[in-house]
Amino acid sequence: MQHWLFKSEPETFSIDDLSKRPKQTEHWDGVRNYQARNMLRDAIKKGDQGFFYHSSCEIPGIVGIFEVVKEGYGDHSALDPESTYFDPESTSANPRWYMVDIKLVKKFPRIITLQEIKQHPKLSEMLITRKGNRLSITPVTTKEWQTILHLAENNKA
DNA sequence: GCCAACGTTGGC
DNA sequence: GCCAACGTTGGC
Repeated sequence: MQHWLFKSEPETFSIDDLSKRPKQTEHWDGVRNYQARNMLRDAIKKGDQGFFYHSSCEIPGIVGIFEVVKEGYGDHSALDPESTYFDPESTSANPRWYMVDIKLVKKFPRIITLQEIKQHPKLSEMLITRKGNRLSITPVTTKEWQTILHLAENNKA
């Protein structure tokens, strides 16, 4: 099983929004970056888990865990002319963009903040800490995954 | 196929 | 709101 980190702006879609969805499940649409697309299409598997990260907000950081419940399939928002994610080059037969379905596993009792991640010796190499890193989906190593779980469960920095 | 201009992301 | 980083676009 592999681990991932998905970024979302909480004003657009937060972990609380996910928790309110039917079955606490939602499709992760709107990714329009080829590197992230390739991960959605090829690398992210059913059963993989990931961190839900809040970006562009007051306290950016990891707020919980999700599980992938459906592997990559065509992002239908690219087919909708009304959508901000519309892409006339994408078709249902030959989709340019992909999405997965995710289900909430748990919301952490506290935010594991970006500041804390940067300061932690075992986490300072995470892709999320790199200045200018704008990839909305990044892989997380097993060691990083376990370190963050430990931080969240101990409920302290 | 180079590269400047432009747009977007996202922390601060 | 500023600005650095970086992906994308388009002229040549």
